[in-house]
Amino acid sequence: MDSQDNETTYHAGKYRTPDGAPADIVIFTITSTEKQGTKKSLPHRELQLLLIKRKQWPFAGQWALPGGFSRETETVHECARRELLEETGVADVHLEYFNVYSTPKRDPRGWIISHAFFALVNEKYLEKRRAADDAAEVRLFPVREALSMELAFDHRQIVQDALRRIREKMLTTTIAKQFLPGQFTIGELYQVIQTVCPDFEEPNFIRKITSTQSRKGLIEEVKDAAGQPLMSNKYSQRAAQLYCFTGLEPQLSIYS
Amino acid sequence: MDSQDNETTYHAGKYRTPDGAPADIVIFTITSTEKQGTKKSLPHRELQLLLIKRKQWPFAGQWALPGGFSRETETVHECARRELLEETGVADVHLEYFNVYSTPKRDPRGWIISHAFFALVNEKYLEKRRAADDAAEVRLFPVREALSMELAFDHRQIVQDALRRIREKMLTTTIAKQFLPGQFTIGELYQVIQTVCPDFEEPNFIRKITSTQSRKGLIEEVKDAAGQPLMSNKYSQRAAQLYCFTGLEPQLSIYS
DNA sequence: GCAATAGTGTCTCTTAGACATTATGTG
DNA sequence: CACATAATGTCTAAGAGACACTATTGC
Repeated sequence: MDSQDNETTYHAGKYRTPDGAPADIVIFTITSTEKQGTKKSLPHRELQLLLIKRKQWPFAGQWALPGGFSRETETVHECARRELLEETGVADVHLEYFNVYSTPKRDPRGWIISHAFFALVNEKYLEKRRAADDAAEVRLFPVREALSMELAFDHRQIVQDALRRIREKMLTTTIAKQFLPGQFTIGELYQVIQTVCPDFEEPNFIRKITSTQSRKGLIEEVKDAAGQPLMSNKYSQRAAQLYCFTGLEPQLSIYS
Repeated sequence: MDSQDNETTYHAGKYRTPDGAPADIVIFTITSTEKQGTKKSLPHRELQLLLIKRKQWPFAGQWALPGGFSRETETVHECARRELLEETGVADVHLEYFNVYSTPKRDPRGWIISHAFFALVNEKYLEKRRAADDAAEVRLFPVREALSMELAFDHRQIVQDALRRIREKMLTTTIAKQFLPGQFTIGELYQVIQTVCPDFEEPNFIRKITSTQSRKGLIEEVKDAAGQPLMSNKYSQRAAQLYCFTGLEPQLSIYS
């Protein structure tokens, strides 16, 4: 041990250093399209993700995740937030880090370690952007379609990992609220969960979520100023009770 | 868009690049020490983590997480695996990535983005190493004590985040097995969970884990060659049934 | 026979899960 | 009055949660 080591004897340049630390963002949204027919009905929902067509080498012309290099003056999280704002024009959305990708030679430009985030964006924020699309260089793709495409870099793997992660979080946290309006019907909530997790099925869903003691408090009925239950008949003839999330985040356990 | 961009016109050196991408590892273990007294009893267990005393600038003389810079020829995960082997001499342990730390100026040596892992090491693997300690430059600290110390860099924050993460995973996955022998008693399992999650309490633990249908299959009774239940009286006069994990990883949901 | 852990009996109230049924109101 | 969604009724079997109780055996 050389206790005389200090700032003046430290040589930072001894080793090879990375050529960049970008943030890449898997931006998810759920689109809803009205079903054909005159009767009121729930819309068709689909999980989509936003891709951009690369303009430069490498992978020019191929679809890729939005992202960009982080700077010395910001965290990678701030970088992702900045890129998200540039790509979608939205600031206040759920943005979460989930993994690092550092396989050697994953990027032909050099030693580039990518930090992957996912964002959950309500479709209402993306509507303005849609109109401003510059010749389809930015587009939403249904998740299944995106996974069947040949994406730039290792972005297919990143998308797959992100999808696995949000499927897990959809069932264990309240991220469903990111895809819903502040007030929603049980039917909408159920549909959003199923859109992300196709295997989810719960015949007595409404009872579990509203009257089971262990889950009580997760969502609550919305009432108007007079204390009367607020209803909506947007999707059905019979009006449905509106609910909102309470902010409670349940702790799960396999042992109890 | 300049479609003529290609490898020959790409200039990697235009921007400032990071000065390093290390992996830091929060190595957890649970020590068990025999209680005083002649009667057979469960040991006292304590969650500990391994720290090293820094020899060089910066933070020379202060305790820090083990770790080291990753190389261009390896992933950060491989780097962490390598460092773990160097520090503890063990290879086959649970090692998991959990976060990135990139706050500007977090490291006085420059722009250094750290990748944080946690490792769960059974104390039996650390026993050899303990003897080989070179003048207490490597030591186990009880988690509470480590969190009250002034650690190098932002390592206190990293430890806190790691602790929160393993507490969550202790209750939602079967990582408890990392701290247990292949065959264990219900009492041991219960104690390991409580050592990591002090708030965990489950009066009817044995019944839930062995006879509740929804949890059946998580662990199973160990039987000998003749099909007789294998028991252990290591901790008690009355022999206890030995169990092992089955490999099943339950999927939890707040909606069902 | 005490200490320390292992494990069972028993009781009440709640929940799970399955299915059938009723409610609503517009086209 | 058909349709699509919303919500309730009803039943059985299973589980939660509490607490008292028995079991084992080295010391």
